[in-house]
Amino acid sequence: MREGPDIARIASLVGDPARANMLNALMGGTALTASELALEAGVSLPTASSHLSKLIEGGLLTVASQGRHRYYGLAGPQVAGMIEAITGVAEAVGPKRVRPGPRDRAMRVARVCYDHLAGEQAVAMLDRLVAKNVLVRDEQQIRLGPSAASHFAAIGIDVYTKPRRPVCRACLDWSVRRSHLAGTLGAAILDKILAEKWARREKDSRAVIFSPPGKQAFERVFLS
Amino acid sequence: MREGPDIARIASLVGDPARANMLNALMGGTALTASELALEAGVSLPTASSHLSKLIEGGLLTVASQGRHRYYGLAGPQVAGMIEAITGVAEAVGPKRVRPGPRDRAMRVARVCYDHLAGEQAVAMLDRLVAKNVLVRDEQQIRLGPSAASHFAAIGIDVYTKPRRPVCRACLDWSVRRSHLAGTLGAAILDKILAEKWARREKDSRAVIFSPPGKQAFERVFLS
DNA sequence: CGCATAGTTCGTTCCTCATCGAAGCATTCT
DNA sequence: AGAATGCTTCGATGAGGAACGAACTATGCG
Repeated sequence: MREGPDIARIASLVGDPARANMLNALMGGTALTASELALEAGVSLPTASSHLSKLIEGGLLTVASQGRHRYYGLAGPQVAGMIEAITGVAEAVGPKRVRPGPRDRAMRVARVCYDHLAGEQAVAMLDRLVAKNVLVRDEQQIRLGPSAASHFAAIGIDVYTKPRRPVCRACLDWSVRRSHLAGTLGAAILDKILAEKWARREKDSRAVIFSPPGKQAFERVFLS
Repeated sequence: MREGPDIARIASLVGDPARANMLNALMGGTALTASELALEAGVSLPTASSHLSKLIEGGLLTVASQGRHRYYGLAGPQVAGMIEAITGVAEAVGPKRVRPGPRDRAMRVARVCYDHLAGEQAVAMLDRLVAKNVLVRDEQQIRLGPSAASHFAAIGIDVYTKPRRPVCRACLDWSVRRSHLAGTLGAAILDKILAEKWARREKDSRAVIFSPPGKQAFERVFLS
């Protein structure tokens, strides 16, 4: 009978299958309408609406009205990180995974995590950036290294533009159980990958699929 | 309607208040018995047992039988990380902390934790005993120091009487987030506090309320 | 305006699951 | 052996909450 932050309240919000599906769908980073989320969750519109108000009320989602549409999105990277953490446990503990299909495989390699890149590629990238001393990490903290500004400027990313959110954050990867790069820098890198058309997003999925030349370019820039 | 790891299943396990309390109690890293967890969660033993089997079944907990005791512990650091992540969101999202009432305040200062003392007083006591080298701790382990036997004999506590249970154990304090002393020694000290009438137990509560002279005596013996 | 689309609110139904008492095992103490 | 402790299982009860249809509000379109 203890005090403290009400973790049961938060967890029970995620603990309903319909709501979990909605949150999962929103991990793609794009805000979705109530109808789209109802479809994703496999429930009727009234039911979805009820769930959505609970998620808003609980602080996990934000909503933006645009005309007669209401766009729902994750409340922030911290929420995304929590979902990733839960996904990791579910994966590890998970019921005897059937053999991973091609989509699972793609997800494992590279996927969107809210607004940045996750998966093996992302983990490898962070490792490399740290090894090159572009980024410096101690424990869960990640900071810009001395050569960070010039390094990223060379590929068209300004690390100082957005002061509000932390530039670097570590985000635990459920498929690899190691950290990848989040924060505004992580988001900027994902933007670049998509803008340069190195990769495309799989429809209705979080998977990010690199084209062969795109993968080469990515490796040249971030893994060399 | 997407596939993937069953995050709702995991989250709903954490989403019950009783189970959340248990998990929280186990975040200290020390395994606890079913009875202790029932007390922590504020439910009856059968209810706790039911919850515990669900947590085991769900892969969040492991259990180790030791004689007629069954020690429950978190299944691993990944699970602990998930709880931390959820706690972080709950903390960020739920700032509606009511101001602590008088009973909460008393609970914070001193309360019963199963069979030993918890709260600020208990944490201070353990700190002091370690500082005086009466007890020796490394990490979560606590052992008797060289002067322990004579020190406790002087106040009428024989540290060698009950061999079955561990003499010293660390127990994480939710109000202070630091360890206090459990085990037979912790129990013996609580017994002494109550026997000497330094303090009384609040009815239907875990709070332990020291009388002014009782508090002085306690401080003289354990905090000097 | 009227009609269509997007979403919320209401009321009802239904089912899961948390809860506890009582009884049943298992282990240890005497 | 018998008693005591620690814990689990069983069965009954009850409350919460997820679900949807129908009705209601709001925005956009012709």
